[in-house]
Amino acid sequence: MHNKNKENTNFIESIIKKIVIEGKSIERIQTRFPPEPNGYLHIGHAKAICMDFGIVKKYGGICNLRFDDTNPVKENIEYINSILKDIIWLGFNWGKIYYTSDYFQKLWNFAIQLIQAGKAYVDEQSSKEIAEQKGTPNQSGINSPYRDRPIIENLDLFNKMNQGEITEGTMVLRAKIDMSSPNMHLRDPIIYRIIDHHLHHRTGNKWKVYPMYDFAHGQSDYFEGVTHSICTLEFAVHRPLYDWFIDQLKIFHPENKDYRPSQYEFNRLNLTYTVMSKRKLAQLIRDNIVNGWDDPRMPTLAGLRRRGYTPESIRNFIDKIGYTKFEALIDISLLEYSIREDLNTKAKRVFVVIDPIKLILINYPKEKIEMMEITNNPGNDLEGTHKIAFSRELYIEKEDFMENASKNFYRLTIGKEVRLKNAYIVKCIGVKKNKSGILKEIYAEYYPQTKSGLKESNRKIKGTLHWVSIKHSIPAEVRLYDYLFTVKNPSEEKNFYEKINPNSLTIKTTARIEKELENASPLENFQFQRLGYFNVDPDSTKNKLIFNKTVSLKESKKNKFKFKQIKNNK
RNA sequence: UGUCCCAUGGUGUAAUGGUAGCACAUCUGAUUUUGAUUCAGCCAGUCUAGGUUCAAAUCCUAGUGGGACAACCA
Repeated sequence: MHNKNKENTNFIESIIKKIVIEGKSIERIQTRFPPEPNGYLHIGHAKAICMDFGIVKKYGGICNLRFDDTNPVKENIEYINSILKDIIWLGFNWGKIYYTSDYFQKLWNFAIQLIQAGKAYVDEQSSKEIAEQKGTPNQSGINSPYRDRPIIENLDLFNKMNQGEITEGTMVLRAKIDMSSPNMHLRDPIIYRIIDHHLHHRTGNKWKVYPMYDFAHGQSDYFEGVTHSICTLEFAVHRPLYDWFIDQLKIFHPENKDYRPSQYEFNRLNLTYTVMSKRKLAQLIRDNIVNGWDDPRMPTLAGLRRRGYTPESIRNFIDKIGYTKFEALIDISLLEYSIREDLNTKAKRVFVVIDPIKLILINYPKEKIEMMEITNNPGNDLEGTHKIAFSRELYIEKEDFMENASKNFYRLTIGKEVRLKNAYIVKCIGVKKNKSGILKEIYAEYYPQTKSGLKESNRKIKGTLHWVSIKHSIPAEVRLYDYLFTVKNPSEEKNFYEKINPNSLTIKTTARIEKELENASPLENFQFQRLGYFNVDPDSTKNKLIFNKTVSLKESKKNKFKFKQIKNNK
């Protein structure tokens, strides 16, 4: 409490710590990360990954990866590959890779045992009838007319279900538990359903029946020897069922007397201005709101990677938000802080003008070229410098000039001096406009003795601008991103589609970049000075360079003033 | 007409009966050849009411508020 370096310990870690430190009953820790391969991993999964893998990294043990592939209708190999890639990218290693489908035979056998023990039965009612009999949370259910079907008949029907003799949707296997339980999940849950005419990505057409989540998850944990089955809060209500199946399993496996997996639940990640459910994300893709799972606006790991987020920044972010049982909504600014914090130390500083306007230095020799030196990272001299060409005709940002500026405007305006970063101090002496009054060129004088490095350059100048030489700069496309939604919590909207931000993507084809960027490699991070952090899009080619804006530089309130002014100008 | 879970500054998260701390955000100042960074600082909190105790954010009871559960999804 008084130690500044003390790290925060979440409640799940406390449980583990107790085991490790006190040497309690189990000395072995085994966790698992169990994604369903029905979509790409998002930053909410990163939270689970950091928990599952992180806990064994820290306290010793094994974390395996298990693909929870019990529903061939939604799952495929593309998703499996993306999941493998994203976990590695995040910086974690699994012990073994398992598939729930590896246990289909074992689960089948277990189901048979349950039937034989009179604890499971085949129900041939419609899903609607079954739902009606289930009652409501406030009202207890009633027994199915098939509940007391003879064991022999159950065995026979269950076999037929798996042999393609029964039409999909007409029969299910249910566990016989308690139709009046206050916990809905204990009201004779369906444990097997028929899925026909869908090839499973691993078992093909071998099975016609597939176990439901509740009948697969805990059992898989048990088969693998998982000790701590950590998941999100919405599964807390499943825990009694999880334990019930483990109890049954232990009856048939008396040899594992001292072993029992336990489920622990933490709060899932909610982020402002986005949605986190795979279903909703898939919907955005389907309706072309975004361009796929790796669209830089998506909260997926693939999207964040393409946007320019680093694995370190995501891990640090997860570290900051913690794990509790409180349904929290995390402000996206914390994520943005995390990537700025990381990139500030890593990203090379370069000059890029996104919205160019010509700046002509009328007293600078026409053919003269000077190579100016730019510090790659002002926070770290070891990263050195690079050179950029300077000449008479330059581009600066349109935003950096204003004809009628208030005194809060530090940048260029007629009659005022400004510093061209790493070059000269210049004074604006006039502009040229076309017939419609649109600004075409800005004219300035430079002071030769104010070149960076010279004594005279130490003069205090309030404004400093970035620039590129027209002749020496290269055109590029820059993609600017905004939040996907216009409200903080789109998930709580009746129709979250109404809150989609129509301006979440702005493509700028006018950008001019310094030559240093010509050979940048895909995903490489940069700071475009005064603009923000950007990275190279994977689609970028030598002939068409494309950059993504990761995040702006921090905007103080003073800085925000400039945006107001610009809006008013339009 | 239920069962379970949760409640600490604006946001998130620590404090495991003994000094309510940290981060982000906001704001103020200093530094600055990025209106960035860095540095210094300000603002601001235990849902309510009882109870137990020398001592309660922490334990108990009730209330209030929020969430989860009624897929042949996971």
